[in-house]
Amino acid sequence: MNMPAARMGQITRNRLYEKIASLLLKKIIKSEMQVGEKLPTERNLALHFQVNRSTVREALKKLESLDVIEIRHGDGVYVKNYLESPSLELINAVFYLDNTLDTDILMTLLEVRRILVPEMAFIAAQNRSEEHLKKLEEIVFHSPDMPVLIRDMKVHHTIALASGNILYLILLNFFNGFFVDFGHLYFDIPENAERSVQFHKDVYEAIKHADSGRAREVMLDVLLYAEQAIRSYIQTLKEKGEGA
Amino acid sequence: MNMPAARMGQITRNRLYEKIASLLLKKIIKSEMQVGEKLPTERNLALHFQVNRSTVREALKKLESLDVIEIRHGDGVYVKNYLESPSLELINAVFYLDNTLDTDILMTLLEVRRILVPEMAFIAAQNRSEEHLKKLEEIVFHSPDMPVLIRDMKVHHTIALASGNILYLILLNFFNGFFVDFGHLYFDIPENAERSVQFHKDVYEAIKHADSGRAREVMLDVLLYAEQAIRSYIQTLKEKGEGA
DNA sequence: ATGCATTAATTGGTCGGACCACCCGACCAA
DNA sequence: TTGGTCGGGTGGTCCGACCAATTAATGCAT
Repeated sequence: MNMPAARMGQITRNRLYEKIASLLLKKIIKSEMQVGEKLPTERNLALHFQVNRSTVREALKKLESLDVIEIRHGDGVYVKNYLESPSLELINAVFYLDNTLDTDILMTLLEVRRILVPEMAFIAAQNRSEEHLKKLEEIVFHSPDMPVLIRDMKVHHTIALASGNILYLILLNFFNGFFVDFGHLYFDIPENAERSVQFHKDVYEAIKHADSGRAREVMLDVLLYAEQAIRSYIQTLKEKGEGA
Repeated sequence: MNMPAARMGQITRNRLYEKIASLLLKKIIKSEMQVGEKLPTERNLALHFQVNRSTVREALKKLESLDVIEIRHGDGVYVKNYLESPSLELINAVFYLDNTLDTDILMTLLEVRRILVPEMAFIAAQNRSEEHLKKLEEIVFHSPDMPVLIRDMKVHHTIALASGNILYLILLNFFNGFFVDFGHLYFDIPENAERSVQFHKDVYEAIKHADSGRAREVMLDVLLYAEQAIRSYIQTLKEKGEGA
């Protein structure tokens, strides 16, 4: 499946240093470099890629932020075990490494989302302030021109805010990042869009009445529904792929 | 509470560009700059901080990876809404912004961990391979010299690997990052260390017999226990703080 | 021979200044 | 009004130099 250019950009935009970073990352992820192995000098890398050392440095900084390398002043650059990285962006990078999506990873995201987001709704129903409730109402009932995809993301985002837990918020933002790419595949189907509109109303009511159990239940339902839709869509893709 | 230099380093090491990044981040988080506001030119920032433009650029790259700014070629640098960032490292950055820990954030981490990690153990018990089981056995039963703190982290890490879900793994790594700093406060207490040793054995047995429900239960128990210990410890800190 | 201070070489970190690529607003022409 | 052009400003890349930290070789004292 081809990716929209915008998101692919995460690490393969037109910036030279991002291309370099992507090339190096690929080598690390594909285990062409061993953990603990020393990378060539910044100067040598610059020579190898035929770019300036500054550019190499910016690429290395990128990889350092992904926690896949360690830069030691006066010593060198070493490969770290990417399986010990705490960086979510690493998932993006891997996800789009070959400009094709990894459906296995997508499944893992759905799995965690199903666990996490209903609890987030549960907490949000308990903690929500009047401001959050009002904001939610505004989105759900008074934004008729807003595309369902956008509205859905905003609903989730507002619930995350209402939970008062910054970690939920960040993870929700992370999930939403994928929606930007794939959401239309889901929301373009009228049945799914209608399902979401109903969900928005239901979850609003639950949160309004601080009915945390209900909020969790409603959230879980819609996630399971969407998950099923995505699974069958991917299944379709795979069958096509095999046929080609 | 003062922080160990190693971890504070995440964004305040001795590298000049990280100090610059930290200064700018502080302004953004404290909302001294509005979302959408344009930052000064790289050249002007260099002038302002009395550093080279390259250094400023590296700092900006850091902030870009935290998703708190957007750099537009030919245009400028703009402040983004950090509440929409999907970057876990942002939590670290905020956490240690003033070289003091934010106990509220710590609570949010514990909250999410309590939801997530038991499910991870559940999945791991289902998916674990013989290799993972063997690795777990090695850690739990045949590494007598390993400090309990380290052993505990490795147990969790191995379970995350066994879950086969890279997102669980990354989040677990993220949680472990905090353990490196605070774990000793917990494991230095013999009672807690013993509790963990027992947990390691229990969870190993559950995973060995692919008893996913039991694995989840065992995991939840130990997390609740640890959470309680941490809460009371923090409570102690606060009382001292008020007394001072 | 051993241990430790000194030194030299290597590597990442910072600097400064130059030029390229891109964006935008002002201005002009159709 | 529309469309194109151009100029100034901004980030992106480049170059070459020097600073700072690390490491390993050196050599001296024990």
